Amino acid sequence: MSVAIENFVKAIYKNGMRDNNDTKPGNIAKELKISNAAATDMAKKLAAKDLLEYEKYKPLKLTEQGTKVALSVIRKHRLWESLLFKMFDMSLHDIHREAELLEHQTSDLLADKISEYLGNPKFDPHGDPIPNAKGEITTVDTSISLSNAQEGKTYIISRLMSDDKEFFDFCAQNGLKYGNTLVVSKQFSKNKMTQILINNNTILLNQDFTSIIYVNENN
Amino acid sequence: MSVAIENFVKAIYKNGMRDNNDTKPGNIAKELKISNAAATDMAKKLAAKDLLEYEKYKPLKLTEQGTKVALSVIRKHRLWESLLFKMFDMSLHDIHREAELLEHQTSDLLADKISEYLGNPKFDPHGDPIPNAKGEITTVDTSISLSNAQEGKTYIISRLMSDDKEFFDFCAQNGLKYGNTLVVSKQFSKNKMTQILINNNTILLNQDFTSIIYVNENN
DNA sequence: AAATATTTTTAAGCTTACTTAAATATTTAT
DNA sequence: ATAAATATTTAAGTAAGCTTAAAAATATTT
Repeated sequence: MSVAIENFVKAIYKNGMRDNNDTKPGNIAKELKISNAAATDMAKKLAAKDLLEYEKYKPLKLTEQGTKVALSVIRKHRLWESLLFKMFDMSLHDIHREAELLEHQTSDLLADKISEYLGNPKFDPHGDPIPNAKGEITTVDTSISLSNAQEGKTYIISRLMSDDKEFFDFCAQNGLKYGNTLVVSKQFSKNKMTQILINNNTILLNQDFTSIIYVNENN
Repeated sequence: MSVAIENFVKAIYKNGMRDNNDTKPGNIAKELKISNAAATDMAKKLAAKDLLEYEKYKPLKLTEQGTKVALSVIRKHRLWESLLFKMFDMSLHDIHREAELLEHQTSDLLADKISEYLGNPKFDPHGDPIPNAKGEITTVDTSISLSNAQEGKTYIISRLMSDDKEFFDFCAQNGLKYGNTLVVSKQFSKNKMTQILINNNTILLNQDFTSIIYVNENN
């Protein structure tokens, strides 16, 4: 299982989570910054290895085995993020970048040791769920994106679904952090913007950000 | 700087430490489990990159730059070993294997964070010195191999220079661990064997082992 | 010092993971 | 429904990092 293969199935898994149609070779190519041709090539190769189903011009579909590989890599990524976040004073973006490399060089044994050390956490520092050793995600995700949150309600940040440095810088500057509380003061639905109150500051967010910030109602 | 290149210069560095003549392509090939032809090929490529000096049929010599690369990888390897050893209950051999992979996927920043977290240790769990961020090994090594130790004297184990599982299993079973104390009860110099007393057990070691176990006099 | 054995090098070839360019199919817009 | 735009696929080619086989140089043994 090469790094290229692991990243390929991971990209399919992540894109597919968002939208089952976002797994066409072109989407994966864009995600991995390779050419469309390379993505088609790889898709055929992985179909031969039974990691995915490939039909010309159709979205790629991971097999059970392919999903297992993807979840294993995602597990390792999120465990590394959790460990580095806990141990070192590093930005979420830097941590993400390190985890992106370490995830491919981590035995199942080491992953389990890290998980155990951390108390088998269910979420990483972005709020993303960590699959268990069997590749199961047991947690039910009840969170919604900020773009779908209701005016006037108070929420707790549950996920920051990004790996973009600018986004994380913005989050760090404004207290947008996993577990923090905010109030949705106004939804500008026509303009697809959301005004929130956090740390006594009022911030206006556009859809680029409200679609990747997930929250839970504060019960 | 690919994984193959990093491992290549590392192998030259390590073999060269032992004996300046052990850096011929064949020695490196054996160390890395690749063919002699591949080693010669790589040597030429790295000479073009100014990482080493290559003369046909001569031992390979790292340039200053090549040495820096080797020491950077070795630093990361030993920092990972130190961290994993401290945090997790894993065998030295397993830890070595993980570090062997992680060392190539670790930014200088992360290496520094690990070092700082550990209190900038000068030695790893095998007793091997950890180069600092500049690639300097500042510690003077006064240790000698068990094969050269004097009968009757008491020593402290300072290095276990191996990555062989059987060796580490043997060490673990017999209390041969970095920092532990032993007495050299007899040197069978003709047969190149050494009898030691450790944990109230008498053990006879042959040269395979006494040449890679390093000790310091117990002053 | 010559004969033999061992190493090193060269040469040709393979696989993986890409690339670009052109052909083909699908999607979108009119 | 058709034309135009976009995406996918095919084809040909490249670089890295290996392999095996044969040729050339060096080391070892007698």
